[in-house]
Amino acid sequence: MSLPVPPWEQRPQKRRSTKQPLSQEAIVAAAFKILDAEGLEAVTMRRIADELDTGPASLYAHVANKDELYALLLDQAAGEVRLPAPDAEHWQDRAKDFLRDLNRVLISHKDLGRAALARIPVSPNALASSEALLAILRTGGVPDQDCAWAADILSLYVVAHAYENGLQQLHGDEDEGMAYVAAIGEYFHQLPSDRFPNIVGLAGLLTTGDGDVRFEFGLDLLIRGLAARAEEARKAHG
Amino acid sequence: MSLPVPPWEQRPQKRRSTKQPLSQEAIVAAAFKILDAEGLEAVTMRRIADELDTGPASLYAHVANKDELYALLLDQAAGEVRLPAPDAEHWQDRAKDFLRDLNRVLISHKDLGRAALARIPVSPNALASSEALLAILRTGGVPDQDCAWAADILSLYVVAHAYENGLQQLHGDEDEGMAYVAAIGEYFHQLPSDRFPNIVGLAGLLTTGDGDVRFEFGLDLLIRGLAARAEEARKAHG
DNA sequence: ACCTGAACACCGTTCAAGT
DNA sequence: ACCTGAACACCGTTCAAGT
Repeated sequence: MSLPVPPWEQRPQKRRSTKQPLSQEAIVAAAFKILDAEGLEAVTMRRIADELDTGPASLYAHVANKDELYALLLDQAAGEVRLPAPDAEHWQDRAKDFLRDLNRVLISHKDLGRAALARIPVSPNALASSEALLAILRTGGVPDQDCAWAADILSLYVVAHAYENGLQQLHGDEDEGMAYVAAIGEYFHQLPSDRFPNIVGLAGLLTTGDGDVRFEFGLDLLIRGLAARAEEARKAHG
Repeated sequence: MSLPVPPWEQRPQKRRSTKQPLSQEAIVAAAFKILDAEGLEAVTMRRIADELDTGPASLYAHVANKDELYALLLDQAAGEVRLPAPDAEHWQDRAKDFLRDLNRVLISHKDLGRAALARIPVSPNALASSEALLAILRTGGVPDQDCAWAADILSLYVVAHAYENGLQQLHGDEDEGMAYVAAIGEYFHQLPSDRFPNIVGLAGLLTTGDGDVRFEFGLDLLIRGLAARAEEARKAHG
């Protein structure tokens, strides 16, 4: 009988021995693990390959390229979003609830929002999201062309906001973020007030409000605008 | 007297002989040349160095890093934006004119909008832009906190839209772009109408409108919302 | 002070070769 | 069909050495 090898002499365990077979699901799962821990920038083909104990070339049997991988991440995230049922009476609340949840899901995956920018959402779960939003707006009596354009604009707003906010959440704990915002406020306050009277005058207000408060503000503007247009159209021809 | 060297035998002219001394201005100019021709992705330290007949390391004497270079590009672009004077009576038009011009300038530099995302505008020309927008809103009677948040949200909208639109303008002439949009429309139209009734039903309207029309739609929503809030505040404690 | 070549530590993607 | 190693053509940035 030989004694067991003491821990400090054990070779670093090669996951290779218990390695799962490569698959698109495994690749996407590894990508999410990296994304949620370090942000989108760290999600590279080579890092994913590392995570799966293989070489980068091996991934290309299951994913066409990095862009398709990002599309897969987005589709999975889109699947996490709750889709409220349409309600003619409360269409504004339903639309807001949907967009709030989209924002929540995106931010929960750090700066994944960046991957949603400049991409037309044609994946299954993204289509289901668009369908749900269009249904809510249309049931509420928003004119058809407004529904179509609003679905685009509203999503653009949420995605852009989630990107900016997810980044912020990324490279700083709450304390660091607060300190940075405070520093910006200081900077605004100390600018020459003859050249920048409004920035100086509003320095405090420019830096108040966390991401959620600001998100709600923009959402309020957009939905109010949409409601006003819908009301106008209703009056114009019954 | 010897005959001149025929053109086909001339060595490719080395710009090195007539090379300008390196400077931040020269670097930014070279960067804009590449940006306007090929988009932001092509604006790398190494490409700029190539353009200036030097090595990438030489740039670091004049620019801290790539992020600072992008900030310089944005500041110069911000300097191209026309800043309307405030006008209490027509604040909505003045705000729209400013944001339209910001959009125009960004798109004229391809997908430069991407560089504006996730960056707090603290450069001189960016501050002047913010100041102008705040002045317009405040003079119009928009409540202070709304002015502060709106300046942020409105810029976010323009920048995000310019990014998406500038990209589209990048990798396709007008014809290609039209064909792509038409293909998307086809795709929407051919989806199963039991699962996606609204996408199918609105397929035509989802793909109508060029970038400018869609930009105006979003702008209308935001400014209407802002005006409605301002009116509410006025009534509340006029 | 400015510029340079070389190096470091990364990228995405392809391709011939293996199983 | 899937996986691999090696290579190709790139990145941003640093650093010691030159002028």
